[in-house]
Amino acid sequence: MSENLFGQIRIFVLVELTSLYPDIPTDVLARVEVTPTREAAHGDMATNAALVAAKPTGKSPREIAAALALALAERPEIAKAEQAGPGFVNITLAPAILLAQIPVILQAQEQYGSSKIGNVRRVNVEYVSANPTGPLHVGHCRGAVVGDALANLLAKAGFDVTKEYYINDAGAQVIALAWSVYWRYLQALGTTLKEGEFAEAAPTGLQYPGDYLIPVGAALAQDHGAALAGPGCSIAESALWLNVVRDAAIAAMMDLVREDLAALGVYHDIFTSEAALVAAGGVEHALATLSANDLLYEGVLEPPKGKTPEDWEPREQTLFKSTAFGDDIDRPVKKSDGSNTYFANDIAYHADKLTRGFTSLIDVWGADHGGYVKRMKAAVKAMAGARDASLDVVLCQIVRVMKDGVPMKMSKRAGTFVELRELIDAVGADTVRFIMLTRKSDAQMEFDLDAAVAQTRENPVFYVQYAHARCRSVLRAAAGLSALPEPDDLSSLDAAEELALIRRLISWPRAIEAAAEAHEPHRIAFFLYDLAGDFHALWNRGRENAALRFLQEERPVETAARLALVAATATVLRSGLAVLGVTPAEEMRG
RNA sequence: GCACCCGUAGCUCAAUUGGAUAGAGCACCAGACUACGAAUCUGGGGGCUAGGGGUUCGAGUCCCUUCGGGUGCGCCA
Repeated sequence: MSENLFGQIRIFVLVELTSLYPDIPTDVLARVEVTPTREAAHGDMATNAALVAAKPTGKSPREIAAALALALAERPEIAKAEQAGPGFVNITLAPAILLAQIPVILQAQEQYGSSKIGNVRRVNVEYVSANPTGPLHVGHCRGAVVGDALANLLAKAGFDVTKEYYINDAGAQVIALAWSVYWRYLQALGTTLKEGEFAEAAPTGLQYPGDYLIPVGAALAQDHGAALAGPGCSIAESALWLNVVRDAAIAAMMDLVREDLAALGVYHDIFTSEAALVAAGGVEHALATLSANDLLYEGVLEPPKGKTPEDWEPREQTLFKSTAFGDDIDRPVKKSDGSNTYFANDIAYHADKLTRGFTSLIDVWGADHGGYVKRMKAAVKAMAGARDASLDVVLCQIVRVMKDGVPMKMSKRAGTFVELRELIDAVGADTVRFIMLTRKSDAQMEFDLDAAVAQTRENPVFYVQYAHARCRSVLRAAAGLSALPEPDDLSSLDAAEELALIRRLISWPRAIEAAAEAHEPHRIAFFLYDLAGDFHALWNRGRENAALRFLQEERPVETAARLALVAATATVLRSGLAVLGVTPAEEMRG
């Protein structure tokens, strides 16, 4: 039997269906599904085959379902098949088929659930990509976790995944950063300038006043002495120092970012520099490609209706014909002074990813960039040309951190923002990661600090960790029993709770595939929560009745079977936690 | 004005990509404990899925529309 039982049974369904009705078109057959049932009373699996086949065959769904059920029931792997509802066929597997999956899981270990649907297709997942102007703050956290888990998920589904970080080190913000670092440098030298005077004199002002730049300025003073300063520690011509200070600042900030990501367990395969891309002529190359395809023109944009900026005046700019690829208006690639827009750089960057051989691009962005999705997709289509390549953007809505029932204020001004590091230190990386994945990414969420540290069921991390710890506890205790037989005979596993747990376990490969196709890693968190619930329910049988506990010294065959189920549960829990990047707990003690 | 996201139990959120009687947790009510086999469990109440129309065997899910919330809309990245 295949590792994925649903796929196997689906083949049976298709064979019997086409045998009964040979003329069903293949596009209809493609819509035939075999899915887990919501209720145990509906058996192990259900198929919609009769419903989708009704129209092409001209028969009623119930009639087809009845015939299909009859045919399927002949299969030795299927214990029962019956027509139900409007035309479903509910399938109950032969117990041996269900139980046979337990050794499959134990053999595969954490590889269980790994899929080949990705077909080694090269996927690039770009996430975080925060401006290198300071430590990560909580606003970056969700994207970091979602992107990382999504990349893990796709890898498990058989894609060839690269995790990428785009360093925005070419724009005005890093110039402002350089000026802010320069202030710390002058301070380290003992300048008599007041902060207000410096902010007045700097063309960018003092945009990043946080303390975290002090050591960067000090290091520059250490390395360069007063060579970057004017007479008497005054502000020197920027030509003298700006590049040096900017490069040092970016390097220092990226070190900070990497430390923060490491604390969260996030590791990128590659960091790509915007500045390097620009310096290599990537933008000119990309624009030339667009121009060669007649996708650029000089034009004047209309002001947004109902909200015309006060200083609006019509200006001619170079525009990309993104409307040819589904965008609402054409988008500028050059500012009116002729310099490139950020969008132009981003086009070049995505083209670069395509050039590097990725056919599937995924960007994880904050929701405030939602208005940017259409144009970027349009640009990727345009740059891909005849190549089969696509971009999907996963938007992450904002997270409100709640404390004592009220949202915590977060402000980047004056360096008072809540840093990611503080959140990790407060609740732990595992908890941050898991909770960030308990919501669909495009829905706003509240991160309840009180619930996150709670050791109760309302904390989903705890609940799942506890299930794994309980599994491990039983397996440890089993080591103290006298020798048990090999778990060859699993037929004693027939309680409703045991079968429910097994059903959940065998749906793990399917859960991986569905979540990967939808680019929705949060589904894995919910799967694990449900799986933990199934296991806790089984565990609870033993509280009322000691004969139902896992370890029964006098009944070694049953005990061995139960232990196999416990070990399989622990395996799938670990397999899922690995996708989320959460550590499985061996025990829950302090 | 336009685009995108969202609207599900009192609260925070799910719903196997269009499937069967819309589910969990918290809170509330009624029960069970000297703690890693009670950091938990059992039972109960609670819903016109924001409103209206449409598509079809079938809609929380897809289309249209109204209302309400969020994010954006040339020289920030």
